[in-house]
Amino acid sequence: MAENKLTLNLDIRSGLPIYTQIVNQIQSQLVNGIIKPGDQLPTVRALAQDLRVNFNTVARAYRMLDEARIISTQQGRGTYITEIPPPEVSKRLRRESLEALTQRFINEAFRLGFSEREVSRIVRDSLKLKKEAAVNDNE
Amino acid sequence: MAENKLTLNLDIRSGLPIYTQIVNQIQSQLVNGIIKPGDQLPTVRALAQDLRVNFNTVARAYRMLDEARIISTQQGRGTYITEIPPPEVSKRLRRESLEALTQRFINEAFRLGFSEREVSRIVRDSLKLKKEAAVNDNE
DNA sequence: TTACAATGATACAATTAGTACAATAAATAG
DNA sequence: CTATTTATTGTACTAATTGTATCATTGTAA
Repeated sequence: MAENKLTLNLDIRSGLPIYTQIVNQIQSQLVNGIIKPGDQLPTVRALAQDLRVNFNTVARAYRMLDEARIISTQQGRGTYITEIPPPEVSKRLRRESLEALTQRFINEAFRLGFSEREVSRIVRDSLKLKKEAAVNDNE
Repeated sequence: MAENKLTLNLDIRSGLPIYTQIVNQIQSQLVNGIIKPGDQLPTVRALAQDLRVNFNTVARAYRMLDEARIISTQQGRGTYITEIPPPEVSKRLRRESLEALTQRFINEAFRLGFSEREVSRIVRDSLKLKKEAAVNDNE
């Protein structure tokens, strides 16, 4: 399918900042299936031109959506809708999915010959890195 | 055996640059024995066409692998997996393959909305179960 | 007025693509 | 069999496209 151009409608009188309106409308279109996971969004410049707005305003909206993990922005490449995080899966399903994921991970690691100690250590280190990165994002 | 065509899967949403994904997957396939020392890799142009990517992107990945002494690229001839990986390379490969595996696991878990604490806990529990199972096997 | 939030301008960095080239191998003419 | 040409392969350099970072400007409310 050819890319349907993303259509957003800004409303001056709403009083909401432009970037908020962009965020809201993209979220809304995602929920309504108008745009789908994996879709590429317009570039910040393209959408900005379309909306006659500075591209930094679009970038700001994209950044917020990125922080909310709704989209993935990649410098030099573009921005894409990410998978929808499980909204209302039951706790049991949630837990089972994590267990299954972890089982696959551990089995694979063992298959590659890594020890329980090695796996344990790298998971701890990787999580720590992840946390530090997240902290830096909030500064 | 005839050369099995190298199969790589790019993931737009991973956020990783294409060249990084190529590097990671080739390393991973080497560690997993899917490709072996001495094997010839596809030409930069062939793989690029296969992945629908510019051949310079593949060339960049190959250059990184070459600098890591994992492959040997030879202008006018092609690129080959290094015959005898130096010990420090195989050690590093081993470690990096575990890191990559762990990164994918953690990213996936986070993407599904699990917290650092939840991931940490389930890995610990799962590893404990694994160890106990192993002990039982030896009885 | 002053403070703050929103938006705009500018410069930058990362990734990928385009073009021309050099090295090697393969094909071919003699 | 050797020399020459042609095709194939990786390399180098540059350009284009994308998001990012920083600061300036504007407008509004206290």
